[in-house]
Amino acid sequence: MKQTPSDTKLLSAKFTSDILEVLNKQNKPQSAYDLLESLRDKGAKAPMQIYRALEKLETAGLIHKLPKSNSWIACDGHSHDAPKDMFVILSCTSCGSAIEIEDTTIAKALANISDRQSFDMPSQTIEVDGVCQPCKDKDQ
Amino acid sequence: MKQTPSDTKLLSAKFTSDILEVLNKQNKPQSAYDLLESLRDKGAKAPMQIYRALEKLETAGLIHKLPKSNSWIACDGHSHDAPKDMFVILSCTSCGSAIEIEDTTIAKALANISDRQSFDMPSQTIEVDGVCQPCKDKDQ
DNA sequence: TCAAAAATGTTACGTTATCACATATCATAA
DNA sequence: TTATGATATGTGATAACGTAACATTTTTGA
Repeated sequence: MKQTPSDTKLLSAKFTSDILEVLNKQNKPQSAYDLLESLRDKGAKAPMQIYRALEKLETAGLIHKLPKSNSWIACDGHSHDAPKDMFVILSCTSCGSAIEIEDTTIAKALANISDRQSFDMPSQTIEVDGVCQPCKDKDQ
Repeated sequence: MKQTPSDTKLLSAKFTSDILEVLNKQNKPQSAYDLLESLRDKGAKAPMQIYRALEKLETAGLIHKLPKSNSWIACDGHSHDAPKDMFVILSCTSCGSAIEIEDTTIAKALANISDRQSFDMPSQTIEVDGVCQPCKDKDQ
């Protein structure tokens, strides 16, 4: 995902690049309040400051919100056009890690339902819970 | 979905049958706090009372929680074995209605991902936002 | 019958999210 | 230079969702 002039402008907006940095450093999704704590020493004081920055990053397609766990991950930059796809996130209930996966079958299945039910379905993030391989290995 | 002896016991538990009645009467998902308000005149006073009853109903497969909108619907009683399937809920962002649909392709696509990613995926509810046919007609 | 277990009542608090309004910053026009 | 408007940011209050912890009541089963 290459950096465009508008990304440059975005990243000069307050706290946006700090948030990206934290999300990239952590391998776990961060809640808005997690981020608020992380950014205290950069001057963040209120939730609203974080939510505004998150909204900008989301609109730019640089992060995704996990709708079920109310937290955020950096978009790993693979092959989607920012706001046009269905994203599937596998969220491990054991270690808290989350990965964004590429999968067209889900998108197709959803499109199919959309047609059959005459239900307009915009691009969105689907969060699915489960247990990741490393955690399964650990628990044995 | 026929009533078993354990359902009978369940439904004698505090507030469970009241909640089912409200959910069946409303065509919209109800939040725990919506239900609390509806059940004030039956003696409900605190969120905990509602959440306990909801948990029992969910375990029994009589209701589903919509994970994104933090609300609940009565299970319409179609052909699934209570806690074994993936449920897909289409949630209309315009009128607030929600429908539970039968669809095996989503379950298959998810099972496929589960295999490829070695990610154990328990049965769960997938909530998808969109706009329903009646609302589309209305907005024209 | 009586002790243990389960269910229920109740208070308090934690977490997530947004509203509403104040203030600051910056570009452009008068 | 000053005024004006647009946009970004700061900040307090509060709404909405959820649960921990403990008290009390009811049910269960030896």
